[in-house]
Amino acid sequence: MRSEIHPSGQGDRSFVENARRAQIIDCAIDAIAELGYANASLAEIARRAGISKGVISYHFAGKRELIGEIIGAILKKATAVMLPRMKAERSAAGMLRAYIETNLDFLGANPNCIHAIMKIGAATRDEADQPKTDYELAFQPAVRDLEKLLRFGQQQGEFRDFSTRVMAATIRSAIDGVAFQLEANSKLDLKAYANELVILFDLATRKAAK
Amino acid sequence: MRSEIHPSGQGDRSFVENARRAQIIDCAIDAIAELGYANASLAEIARRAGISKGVISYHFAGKRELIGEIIGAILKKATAVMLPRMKAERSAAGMLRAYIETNLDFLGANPNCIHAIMKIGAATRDEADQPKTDYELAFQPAVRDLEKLLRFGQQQGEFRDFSTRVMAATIRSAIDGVAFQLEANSKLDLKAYANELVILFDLATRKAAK
DNA sequence: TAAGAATTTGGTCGTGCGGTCAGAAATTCA
DNA sequence: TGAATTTCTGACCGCACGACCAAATTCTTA
Repeated sequence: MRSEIHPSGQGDRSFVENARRAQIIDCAIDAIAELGYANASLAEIARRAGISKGVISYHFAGKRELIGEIIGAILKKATAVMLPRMKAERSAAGMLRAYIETNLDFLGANPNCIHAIMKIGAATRDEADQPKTDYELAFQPAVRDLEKLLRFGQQQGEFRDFSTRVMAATIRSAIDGVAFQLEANSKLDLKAYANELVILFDLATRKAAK
Repeated sequence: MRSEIHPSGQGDRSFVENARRAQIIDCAIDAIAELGYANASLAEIARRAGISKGVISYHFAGKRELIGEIIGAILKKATAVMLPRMKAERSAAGMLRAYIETNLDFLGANPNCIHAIMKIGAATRDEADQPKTDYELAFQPAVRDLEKLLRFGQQQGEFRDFSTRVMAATIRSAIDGVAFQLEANSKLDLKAYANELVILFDLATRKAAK
């Protein structure tokens, strides 16, 4: 057991260890999505996995590491969906559209992941705030990339002159807001919602016609 | 002690009771803002107020009721700031601008209230979700009002044809996002941020020039 | 001022948490 | 096969929480 040495890389883990870690992560996601972060105790996660509580402590240094791995797993999954479709676009406006659409696609396709990550974000954001949480650390790069995309559009002359910081934050908030609404109403029409957002932010970003 | 009968109204409470409740609510806001919801125990709140733990149980039916009262108090405060300035506007676009500006003004002027309500929202959103939380119940009317404002603008012919639902949700998310950023960086220039948002949503809502 | 009501105290209670551990079981490998 | 290693079990620890309560104290009011 040396998970403290490899907090994130899968390094030289045994087959059993990898399988167990994956299983525990999956069960943890479901437990958090259904019961909330506070109620998803190690005991509950172990119960769902059909294993003893100690196994989790054996494979993970603590609850923090488990949560960190969950975030990493979900982020990896989302990136895999989004990147290809964004790279296929040529214009900045097209990339922004792809960003919004693939994001909402992912929300619709992975409800449990979204529920889980929303609850994790909520719970960790609540704590005494001093240090950056894993959650923020994981998501800040995503916002940076979005800002880079916006700056690119401005340089290309496609976008008007706005604060890329504010625009990026607003777009991210809008998408996170969709995830939030999805928790209350799972019947939300994401295709239509995505269209509305695409138009909204197209109008907000594009250069006025001369 | 009949706080269960008057869960929210101030009814026929004694002078002492009102004073104590207000004091406890204030201390609770500070405690939650500084330590997070989870760490703001009744013991900690009592310590800050310089009273015994039991006093809180005496004046409030439980932690839930205390939290509910906190939300109500903050919401009341925010409404008092926003309503007058919105009513002073005639056009829908002007009202939207006032909505955004007064909202951000309030964020800047009441950091502790904002911290507290963010943490409460995070913590209660995290729980097993079945019933609507006080937090959601309190905020939904606010979004409704915003939607009403947007519909008004469409009827006036000021605004283009968009889903008021999506637009209202996006505006709210954008503002909530500011509160979130404010936690990480209290030096944020809110005046400039408000200007950016006003322009952004003006472009997003207004009817294209013919 | 004296009786009664309102308020406060300080302590206890049960609960559930994350984490630990000795030893059992399973697996690996020589 | 048999020893060494990895993996797992189930009981257990200390801790902090919200809730609760009987007794002490302060305020009201007749």
